[in-house]
Amino acid sequence: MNPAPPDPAEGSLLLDDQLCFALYAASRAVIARYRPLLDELGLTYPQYLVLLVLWEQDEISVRELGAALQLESSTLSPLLKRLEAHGLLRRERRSDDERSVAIRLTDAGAALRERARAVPLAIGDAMGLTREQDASAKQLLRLLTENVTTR
Amino acid sequence: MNPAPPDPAEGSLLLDDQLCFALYAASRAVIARYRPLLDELGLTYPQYLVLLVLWEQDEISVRELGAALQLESSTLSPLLKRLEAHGLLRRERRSDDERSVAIRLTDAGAALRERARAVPLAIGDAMGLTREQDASAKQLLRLLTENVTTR
DNA sequence: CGCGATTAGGTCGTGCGCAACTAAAGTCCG
DNA sequence: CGGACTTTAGTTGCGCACGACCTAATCGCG
Repeated sequence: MNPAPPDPAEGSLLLDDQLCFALYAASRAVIARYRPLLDELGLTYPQYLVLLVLWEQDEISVRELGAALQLESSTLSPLLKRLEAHGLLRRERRSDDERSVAIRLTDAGAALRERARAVPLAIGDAMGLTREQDASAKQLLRLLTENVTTR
Repeated sequence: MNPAPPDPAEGSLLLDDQLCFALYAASRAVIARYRPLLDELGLTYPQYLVLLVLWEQDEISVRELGAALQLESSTLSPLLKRLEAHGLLRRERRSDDERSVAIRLTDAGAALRERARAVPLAIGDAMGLTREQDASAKQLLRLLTENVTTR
């Protein structure tokens, strides 16, 4: 027979009982799966996430971008500089509030969207989850994130 | 009414449709939640994972550790050096196979286990998932990891 | 108006995480 | 036996992630 089912309230120190490890391993595995696809676009995974946001909404501040991706400016600033150096976006201080920096896609950055269309399809295929499993996972992960960040 | 439910096979480029982002954000949020707890033990999150393995099985090779945590030696080698510098473990070449390095806990490393007992309890509490949700999340994440790494 | 508090973005230091590469040790086979 | 191949750790370079800290701009309140 199997051992007793692990209780999340029980506080096991076994690696395989830890949801956190399943999460950490899955996240890295998925990102690894993205890597060859994103390599072709010359992007890293966090850079791809930034572009996802910019493809939805051009003209955004670093602060807003950080809020969308849950990343600090100390992470975003160098990342945005690299994307700017690659010619995908521009950064300029806003005239109405000089503290704020407006991020805007260049034509090259906007054009990359078309080449990126195939990426979510390929990933969705590799993930191999049913529509229900996908939705259920997303829901659980959001609940978890919400709980863990607010309490 | 709500828009049509997103289909994982449909290939949306909207950030909030991406399971990968929910995963990435959740993983970082959970690790952030661990941080203050692990700070008290003088550990980072990956170091804590390494100790979880060693508390289960003392005397393990770098290779086996990498297999358990899905990490490369290029990640583990410096990490293990830091843990050794902190006096938590020892590394020594195996006499029967000089390529291999045996990792063994010191007394201090083994003793840390008792102080770590409270960690999973606090995290489980912060995650705030029911036993069923916890199990379901773990199962989905393992399926996802499996699919994404093997195909 | 003036000045302390807040906000936005940035740099710096540290520790992952991984690809590419290296060196050394072990294995396999003619 | 000996050389090709494989395996194991390790180093290096680069790009995150984040905390601590900094500067400049703006806000708020007396």
